[in-house]
Amino acid sequence: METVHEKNAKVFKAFCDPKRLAVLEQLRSGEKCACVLLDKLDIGQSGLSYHMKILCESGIVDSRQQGKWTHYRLSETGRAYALALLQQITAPDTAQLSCCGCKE
Amino acid sequence: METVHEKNAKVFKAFCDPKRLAVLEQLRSGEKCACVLLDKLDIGQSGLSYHMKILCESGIVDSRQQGKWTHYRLSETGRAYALALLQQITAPDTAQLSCCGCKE
DNA sequence: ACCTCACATCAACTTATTTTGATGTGATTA
DNA sequence: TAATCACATCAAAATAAGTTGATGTGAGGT
Repeated sequence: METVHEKNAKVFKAFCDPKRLAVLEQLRSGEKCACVLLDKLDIGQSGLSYHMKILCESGIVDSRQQGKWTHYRLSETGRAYALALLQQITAPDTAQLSCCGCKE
Repeated sequence: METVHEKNAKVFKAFCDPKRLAVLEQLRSGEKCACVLLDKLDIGQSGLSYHMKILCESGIVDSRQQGKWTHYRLSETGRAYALALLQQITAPDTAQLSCCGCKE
């Protein structure tokens, strides 16, 4: 069983690694194929594959096969989901405001 | 030297761990002292201290000493910063849209 | 001054993540 | 169909993150 916290933590794992942030930066300017991402990244081919899998599974990146090439792009849906989630988990919930509970 | 990607990755590390998300959930309803956080968390005292340090250093949580107790609360500034950062790193940058670059 | 409480820090350990090189697979080309 | 290209997968190794228990520290209380 996976708790909701474990599930949510996975969404943010996508943004927790500098290599993955470098990939996202490249994708901001449009769809890229793996070979293009690769030669700007100081990383091996299997390393890129590893990180792209994490980005795709987190939903923030979509992929598309075209013959031998795989093209990656930012997912607008994934973006919206991550932003909404971050807003939610950091939002003060004034409806249930309680005092500290400390024995002082 | 720390790259901007390494710096940004640290911000999201705060949200990458289920225990830390559980802490944030508690803080949504208002300021809490460590002892209160502790007994809802299936974690040891030193473990909580470890996670609170990460949350504070990432800027998403502020702490306040009051006598022997330390009180923690969500930081509105930290929240705004993390949200703005997430928006920025996932925003399509149409100004510099380029074609894929693949040799197809 | 001494004791206790709340929390921080440390070191040893466990577990998870990342990197690397080798090998596998499916699409395309010769 | 054999060779090659683009990428995925695997296993081993390196590194990082998290847990645990012991010890340190500083604020209060006695």
